[in-house]
Formats: sequence, structure tokens, C-alpha cells
Amino acid sequence: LNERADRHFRAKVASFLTLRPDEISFAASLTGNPREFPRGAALFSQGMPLASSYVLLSGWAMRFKTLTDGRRQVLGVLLPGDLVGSEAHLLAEATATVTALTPIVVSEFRPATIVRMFEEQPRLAASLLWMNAREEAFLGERLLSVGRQSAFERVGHFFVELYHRLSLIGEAPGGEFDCPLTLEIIADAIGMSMVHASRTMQVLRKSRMLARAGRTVRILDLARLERETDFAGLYLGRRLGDGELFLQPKIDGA
Amino acid sequence: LNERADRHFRAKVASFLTLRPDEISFAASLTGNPREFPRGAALFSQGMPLASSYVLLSGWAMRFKTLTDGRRQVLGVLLPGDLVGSEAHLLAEATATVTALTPIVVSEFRPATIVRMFEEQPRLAASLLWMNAREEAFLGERLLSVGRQSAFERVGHFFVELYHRLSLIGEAPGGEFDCPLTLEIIADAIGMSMVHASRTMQVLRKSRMLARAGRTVRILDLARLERETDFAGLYLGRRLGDGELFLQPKIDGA
DNA sequence: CGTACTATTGACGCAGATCAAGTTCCGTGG
DNA sequence: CCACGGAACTTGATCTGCGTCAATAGTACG
Repeated sequence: LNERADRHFRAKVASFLTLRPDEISFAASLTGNPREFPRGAALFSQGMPLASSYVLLSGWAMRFKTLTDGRRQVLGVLLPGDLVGSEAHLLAEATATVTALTPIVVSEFRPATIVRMFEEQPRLAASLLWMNAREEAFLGERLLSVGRQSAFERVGHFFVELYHRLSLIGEAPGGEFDCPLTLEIIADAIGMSMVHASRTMQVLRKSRMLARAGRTVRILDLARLERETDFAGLYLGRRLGDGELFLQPKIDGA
Repeated sequence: LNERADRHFRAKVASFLTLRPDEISFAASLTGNPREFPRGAALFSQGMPLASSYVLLSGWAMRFKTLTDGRRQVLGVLLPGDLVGSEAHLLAEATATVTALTPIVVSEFRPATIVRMFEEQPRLAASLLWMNAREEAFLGERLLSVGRQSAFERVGHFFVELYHRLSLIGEAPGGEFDCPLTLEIIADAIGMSMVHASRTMQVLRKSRMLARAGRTVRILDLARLERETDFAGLYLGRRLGDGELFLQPKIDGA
């Protein structure tokens, strides 16, 4: 049960570096101690000091911020294998709220584990930095989209990114996936109103690129969608070789 | 000359942890090898593989992304002491372009230096993660602002953040600072048109909160500006104690 | 089988984009 | 020292993408 769930996390780390046996066992200590949360539960909230970090083992969650009058911006959707809240230990408090979008299973671990990792497993520590860099790249893409794209482009771009991330963990066979996001959440992720998001989804449907019926989303024309939304790729990065800690660039600077 | 410039970087790291002598000398190896770029020069570009990372020693730079038709989104402004491009080694390529907004001095270092840091100086490696987390927090704030705030709030919020960051490095005495950003750049940072940014600046000026004359910006009423733009703080985090690597939270999770 | 989400549709209004002329501010060279 | 040319900025007029409001209709679940 837990065995299958933590596969996603290890697969994610392994997409960055080839794990050695000792590293696999250390990584396992991050994905032990499973814990469940019901749909709607908050793992932690904006402004709160944080006691633990989590690996999301199964289910979906989202990270969002709110203004004092209630306006909300979804910063990102968290999928199985994603690390949650590791950055909030470094800052004094959580800068965003994380809530479960479906019933979820997470693995909780204490900051002390990260400390040990930095001291004993530098390669795993580097992969933490890598995950962080990846998150930041997603945020940058979203900011570009929200700041400079039309409603049509924003919606399309959002779903293309989601599709690619789900594909990586084998959750979008045949371009179709189960999507527990409501229109309101989608709207809050791309910075527009729910009403307009609804109308824009219909344009996408009518132009035969993307269909959403109930919780099922189907990508109808990926190539066109990527072209018309200026989708640039997932920025996953190259894999790390067996011995190396960081990527050795091909071009050497003086 | 270089001595004074690298103070900012060390001060920044030191705001996270108290550097030990060996750590200071290691950090110095990051700020050696200074190199100059003229205004407008690109350190690296979106899509390019990266050979080096940089510490910005003096001057301003910006990080931005563009869509294929030329629309531009500024992701952030880089100030003295900031780390530039460390994440791009982990991903295959730079996800944004970085250009100099003034003549700048940077210190260039090779990825191998980061590797050594992870192996020999875990506390410094952790501070790298901290800087990354801080960057991500800024990006999240910006996304909230661009996605959910009015033009007035966005402009105000942008300058309040800038003011606080400059204050930390002692570059905004008396609420006044030199700002080499053009209106067009400001507009591209907050996702609006230059014309509207211009009009909005005038509203801020007339309401006696913020004035911008030539390259000089003066914060006239910080408290009101922070309140009306829902500014939440800089998320700098607590300082690390002498022995510890990561923050030990006060509340212990099970 | 009602109560509460979630989504759709239409009407209307406005914040902010776009277009088009200026104007001011420089740095540069004559 | 002044004239010139190009940034950077301002101002006004007009337009439109998207927000807001409001009513309706599925859907899901207890």
C-alpha cells in the first residue's frame, strides 16, 4: 500500500540522479510514517510556523495564498511524489496554505531528517535543491502566463502543464486524466474569474483541443494546444550521472 | 573595491546563519574572480545551457521570460548580494534571461564549487537552499499580486518589496533610493501596460504615498502603502543558531 | 428529496489595453 | 554651448477583454 505510493517519490528523485543502495534506504526514511488527511484538510497555513515537511504519496493537494479580503491565488497543484513544505523550515513561517483536494496520504518527516541528509547524503541534498528549482521554474512559467497571456492561452497552458506532470507519473494514459479541480480553483490558479474560466473552457472544447466532462479531462490536440499556448516544456533537467553530484556543463567557462 | 562589494553577499548569508571562519573563507571563494558587464548585457538567456553561476556584487539586474511573439514578463529584480543562475545548473537550461540594468560587477563561479560546497560545507549548502526558498517566496508574492490585485495595489506592492530589499543592504536611507528601472520594466514586472503603469504612478504620487522623479524613488508613507497593498513582509526567516544546520521548530510534531 | 456545491448563461459595466500625439530628458557631437 | 536625435515618459481618446451581478440548472450526497 505504502510501497506503491512511495514509488512516485523515488521515481521523481531517480529522474534526477541514479540512487545508490544507501541513498534508496535513506530516501525510504522520508517516505515512511504515512499519514492520511481528508479532502479539504489543511496541512499547514500561511503565516504558521512549521513542524514537519511532507512527501505527498497519493492524492492531489494545492498551495495557495490569500489577501486579507479573501481574494485567493493558487500557486500550484501538488501531485503524488511532490515534496511539500520543505522550504517553510528555512523561512520563519509558511508563505502559503496547503490543502488536500482529494483524500490524501502523506509521509511526514521532521527537519532533523533534512539535517542528517545534508550531512550524510550530499547527493540527496542536491536533489532537494533540484526539486526546489523545478518548483520555481513552474512558478515562473505561471507568472509569465498570468501576467502576459490571454484567457485562452492561460487555460490551455495550465492544462498542458498538468497533463505533462501527470504523464510523468503515469496518470494520464491516452491523454485523459481524472481532475479533481473545480472551475473556481482553476480560475484562482490562472488569475481570472470563474465565470470567464467557464466560457473559456467552452472555447477550448469547441476548437477541439481540450474537453472537460465532470472530473474527466481529455487532451484532444496536444500539439496544437502547446503551439497556441506557447508551452515551452517542463524544465525537468538532465539526469545526473552515477558519480557526479551536480551537472557538469559541456561548456567550461574560464 | 571587491572587498566592499562582496560584503553584501556575506551579509546576506550571515542573515541566515552565523558564519564560522572556515565558512567565511569558503564563501570568499564564491566572491572572488570579479567580472564586469555593461548595462544591457545578458549574463545568460532563456533556453541556454549554463556554464557558470554568479553572485551579483554591485549594480542591478533583472530576470525575465518572453513569449515567442515578444511579450515579456519580468520575474524579478536582482540586487547586490543576490545569487544568479544557481538553479539553471540543475535544470537542463536557463528558464529565464538575466540582463544588467546598470553596469554590474559579478563574481563568476563554476558548478564544481557548488559540488565541493555540498560535500564539505553542509551549512553553506543549506543556505543555498534558503536563498532559493526566499526567491520562491518572492515569486509567489508576485504571482498573488499579478493574479489578484488591482493596478494600484500591484504598483504599490512592487515598490514596497523593492524598498525593503534595498533597506536590508543599506541602499534606501530615509526611504529614498536610486531606481534604474524604466516604467516599461516596472510594467512588465507587474503584468500591465506601460501607459497604465504611468497613470497609476500618478495616483500614488497624488495620494502622497510614493514619488518617483527621474531615477529617484521616495517612499512617502510606508505604513499606509503596506496596509493598502496588503504587503505581508519579506519572508526572511529566522536566523540559524551557531550549531544548528536547519531551524529547529518550537513545536515538535509526533 | 432537499441542501449545498458546481457549472452555465445572459446582461451590463469598467479597469486597463491600445492607439496616437506630444513632451521632457538626456547624451552626443558639431 | 547649443543643436539634434533618441529614450523615457505623459496625456487624451477610444475600445475591449474580462469582471461582476444575477438567475438558472445540473449533481452529489446525506
